[in-house]
Formats: sequence, C-alpha cells, structure tokens
Amino acid sequence: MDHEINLDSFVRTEIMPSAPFSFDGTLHKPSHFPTPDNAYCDGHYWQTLFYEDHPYGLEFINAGTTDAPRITLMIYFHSATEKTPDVQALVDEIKYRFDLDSSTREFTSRYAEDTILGPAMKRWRGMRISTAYSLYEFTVVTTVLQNTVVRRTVQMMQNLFHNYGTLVSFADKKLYCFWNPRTIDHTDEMELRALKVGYRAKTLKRQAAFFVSNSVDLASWRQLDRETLRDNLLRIYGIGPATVQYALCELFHHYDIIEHIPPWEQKIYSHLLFDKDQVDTDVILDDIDRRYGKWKMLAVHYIFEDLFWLRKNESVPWLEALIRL
DNA sequence: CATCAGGGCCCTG
DNA sequence: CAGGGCCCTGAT
Repeated sequence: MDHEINLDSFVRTEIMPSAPFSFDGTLHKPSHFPTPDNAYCDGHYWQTLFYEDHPYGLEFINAGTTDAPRITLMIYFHSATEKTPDVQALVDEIKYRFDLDSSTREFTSRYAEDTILGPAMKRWRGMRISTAYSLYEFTVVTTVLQNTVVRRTVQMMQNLFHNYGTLVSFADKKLYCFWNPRTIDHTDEMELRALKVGYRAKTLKRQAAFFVSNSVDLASWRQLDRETLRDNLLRIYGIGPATVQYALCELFHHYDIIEHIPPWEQKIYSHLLFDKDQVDTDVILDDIDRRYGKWKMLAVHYIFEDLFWLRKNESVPWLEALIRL
C-alpha cells in the first residue's frame, strides 16, 4: 500500500506575488489541523501537490519582503515517470490556490488602524485566504473534520494518507501526497471503515465516485458566479452550509461573504469581538458586515489566524478550553 | 460505570 | 423545517 517515491529532480522558478504580501500568513495556517502533506518553519514552506495525476513536492522560500514580495519556488518531480513538467501550468495553479495575484491593498490600507484588525494587520499585512488542495482533496479534509474532535480528525487523515497516499521525499522532507479519487472509488466501504473513519466511509466513497465520473473542471468552476458555484458545491454529497462557506473562501477566494458561523467559531468571535462567552450569530454577522463590508470574510480570517498564531507562541487559556482534543 | 457531545450533514416526517 | 442518527473516543 504504502509506496514511496523519490522526487529526484527539480525545476526552480521565481514568483512575484502582488504587494503587500505576507509569506508566512498566506502559506501557513496555524488554525488548521496538522496534516502530513506539508511542513513549515519561518519563511520556508514544503507542500506536496497531486496535479494531473503526478505527485510533486513544492518548496517555497521567502525571498522578498511584505512590500517587495518574492518567492523562490522549487518544484520537485520524479524523473523516471515525468521528463518535463509543465512549469507554467503548475505555477498558474499554485498562484490560484494561494491567491498570490489578488489585490488586497485597498483592504490593508483601509483597516491598517482598525481597533480590532490593526494589531493583526501589523503582523500579517498582505495575508491571503488559501489552500493547497483541489476541490476533491478539500472535501476529504472537511469530511474527516465533521462531527468529531481534532485528535480523531488527525488520526483519520493520517490513516487515509498512509493507505491511499504516496509518501514522497524531496528537499530532505518525507511527506504524503494525495491520492487519485479512483483509489477510493475502487476500495470497498468496509476497508475504509477499518481506518476508523466511521460513517464517513460512505461519504468518502460517494465523493470519490462523484469526482471520478464527473471529472469536475475546476478551471470553469472558478469562473462561475457565486450562486451557481454554491449550488454546484452543495450538490456534492457531504458538503453542507459549513463546508460550502469554507470552500467559497478558501478554494474560490470569495472574501466578501460570510453567512454561516459554526458553534465553535461563534464562541471565538464572541470573545474576540464582544469580550463575551456567547453572542448570537446574527449579532456577530451584523457587526462584521457593518465593520468590514465587502472584505468581511478576509477580515475575520485575519482576526482568527492572528489568534492561532498567538496560540503557537503562548497559551491562550480561554481558547484552549474550546479546542477539544 | 453510563452517558454525551464533538470544528456537520443527510434523511425523514 | 425540526430533529434524530451516525462511527468512535475522551470528558464528565
């Protein structure tokens, strides 16, 4: 099952994101549960990428500043199965997934002195909402996130990578790369259940089948208007109101909407915005809309991630109480 | 020991 | 449109 591939060759390229740009804030999201497909340290980020049926290893190095951004990107590949990777296509895809070309200058200058956003802005000015994942991969991640605690989510993801993913080595890292949905489409549900995913086995099967038979054209989904896109996403088994919200901002970079606040986030925003334990979600949504208008999703992302960066460095007792391991 | 909710969603009535 | 059920595990 667990095969390993040495990504023995690489190409090197430079990417110039639009300014301002936060390298660390965009590439590493401390609020996300850890997965064995990426690694991070200050100014340096490693990520596997399964693209066009090939495994890649990406190494991002911060070679610029917030106002003069520059990323050195190494794309590692397996020379025996691929002679010349399509670097341009890969770079375009990476730029989209990490939203490297988006313009946030209006937002960053407008809210530089905002009472709530100001401090986060000093640290993460130019941060984007991003994900390294394809839509299929994203649905897998959100599926193992549902109705459980973080420890189990991490374990489920580990089991799935271990059984269906590919261990790749590059740049002195060994990380797992995502599988083709066909892999899970071909396994039976009982085998999946043995990986402790519980009732989610059915969901994972149906999602894999969907992506195999429909070959979703992500490029065209990215062009859709939001309502059509939302309808399409909600038609995927296992995607409901919470996941569709995450998908719209993380995968498709809609920064101007937030319509749904799940209970645990409600508690966090209650603390951060109102200094209370529990505030009604409608009140929170109204407040966010009034303060940040068309940037409201990006705004709460700054607030949220800033909090989780803080948690990396020191303990935040009230937050720890909300994170159920 | 038993019960219950957890970083939702589907399905039923 | 409200509410029960879902695999499992740790908290209570």
